[in-house]
Amino acid sequence: MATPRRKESVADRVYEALKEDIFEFRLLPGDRFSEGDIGTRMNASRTPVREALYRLQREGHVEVLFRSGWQVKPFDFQQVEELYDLRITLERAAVHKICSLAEEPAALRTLTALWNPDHPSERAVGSTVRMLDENFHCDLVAAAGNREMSRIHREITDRLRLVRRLDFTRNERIGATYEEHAAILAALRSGLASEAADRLTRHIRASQRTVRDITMERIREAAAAHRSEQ
Amino acid sequence: MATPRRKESVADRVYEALKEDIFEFRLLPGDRFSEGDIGTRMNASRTPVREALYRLQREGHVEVLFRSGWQVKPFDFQQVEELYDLRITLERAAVHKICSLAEEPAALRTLTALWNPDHPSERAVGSTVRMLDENFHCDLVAAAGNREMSRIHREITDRLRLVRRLDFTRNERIGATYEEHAAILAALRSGLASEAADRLTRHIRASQRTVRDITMERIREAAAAHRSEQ
DNA sequence: GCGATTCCACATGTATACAAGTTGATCACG
DNA sequence: CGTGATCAACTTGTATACATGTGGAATCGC
Repeated sequence: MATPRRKESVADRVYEALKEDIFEFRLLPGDRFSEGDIGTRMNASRTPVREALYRLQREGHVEVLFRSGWQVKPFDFQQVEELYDLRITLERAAVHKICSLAEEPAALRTLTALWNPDHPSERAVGSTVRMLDENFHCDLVAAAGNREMSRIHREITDRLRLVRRLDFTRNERIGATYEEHAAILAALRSGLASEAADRLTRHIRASQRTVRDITMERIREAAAAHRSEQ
Repeated sequence: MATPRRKESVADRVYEALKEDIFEFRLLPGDRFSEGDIGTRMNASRTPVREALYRLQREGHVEVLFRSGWQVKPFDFQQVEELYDLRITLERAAVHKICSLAEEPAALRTLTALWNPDHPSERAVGSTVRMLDENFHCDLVAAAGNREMSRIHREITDRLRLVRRLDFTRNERIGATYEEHAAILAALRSGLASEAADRLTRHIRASQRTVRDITMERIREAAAAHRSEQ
């Protein structure tokens, strides 16, 4: 068979389910819960639940309070900024690496086709463009050929997913994403490493700014709501 | 009290012990073992042993074979090369970041004093210089102020420790390390980001080459020994 | 009424019991 | 002797029982 992988374990199932709960905001930052709760909810014993939680902990999504339950990691503003910076560092390095390769990676052709639709009507919308954007950046790094770099970048992508989705709630950012991706690819395929890297940096910074603005707005709203409650 | 941390758990103890076993070559790459063995050896039940093993797995030191035991991750030549590349990427970025800071991080002064001993006789030897070298690079990245970058870099340092120690078995590399570190710091404190980055790159590449040569040699020796056994 | 204290339900950390799959030795047979 | 089937010992994966510490509600003292 083409899929020789064995049946997924309970721990895997719980891990995926919890991760989705966090990404879909069914579990909010700061929410607290216990291993027993999760086990009951997902029909599993504590052992695989614990394994899943420890994985999520190492990935930075949850944290354990000694003998006092778990909680979804509260939003850390500075950490997000740092992750964005790190992402830029890695993607810039990937771009330079790609330009120094003997021959152009096949992935670049595929990406170019995807981000240069014949008609604007073929552009994806809303939630799918978020996924496509993620893949664009991951594929770019993967094309550089360093699996470890790709792994770390993927980890960062996971941790930024919660906030990056905010970027695509602004319609003007969707159009901009198409144009910016196309321009980056064009520069890249022309061997203009520095230009591609700079365009990429500006692209990510724009997304970062948008996300930051929206987050600030949300925090102000939350604070106002909090005041009016009292 | 100054140390509010609770007593270390069994899982932590096992984790540290296993990590040391691997770094001290008491467990060799490719060695296989079971959770039960470790538990007996370390007077612990399988539960904390498993937790420790999963941590080591995520860090890339061991891997699990489905219902068939664990093994110390076999040496992957390409992976080491990729980790070195990634390390260079991160440290170069750190150097540029440091030079763009408003004021010089205090750590640079400390490092400069350490790597410019008044007399060559004050130079550290053998095993301690390995640790000092590790700290030099980690401190450099930390000085850039991005905690996430620092975390990832530390992870890479852990995974390269096994091979990096080979670097300092060659005496000429110890002297070179002192000179290269001093030169990097001098450029850095003069604000010459590009020169510091290039010197740093050459420094790491030199170490990488040495390690590669020694490893190749060892592999040849092992292969010869293997042939003569048969 | 109110603050300090006690105590118990519940949290995680650890040990152990059981389920399910892998592997390699053994034994039957050509 | 070689080869394939069988099976038992051993492995991890999962469930559960027990140990130990936390935190908040109930209670006691005033």
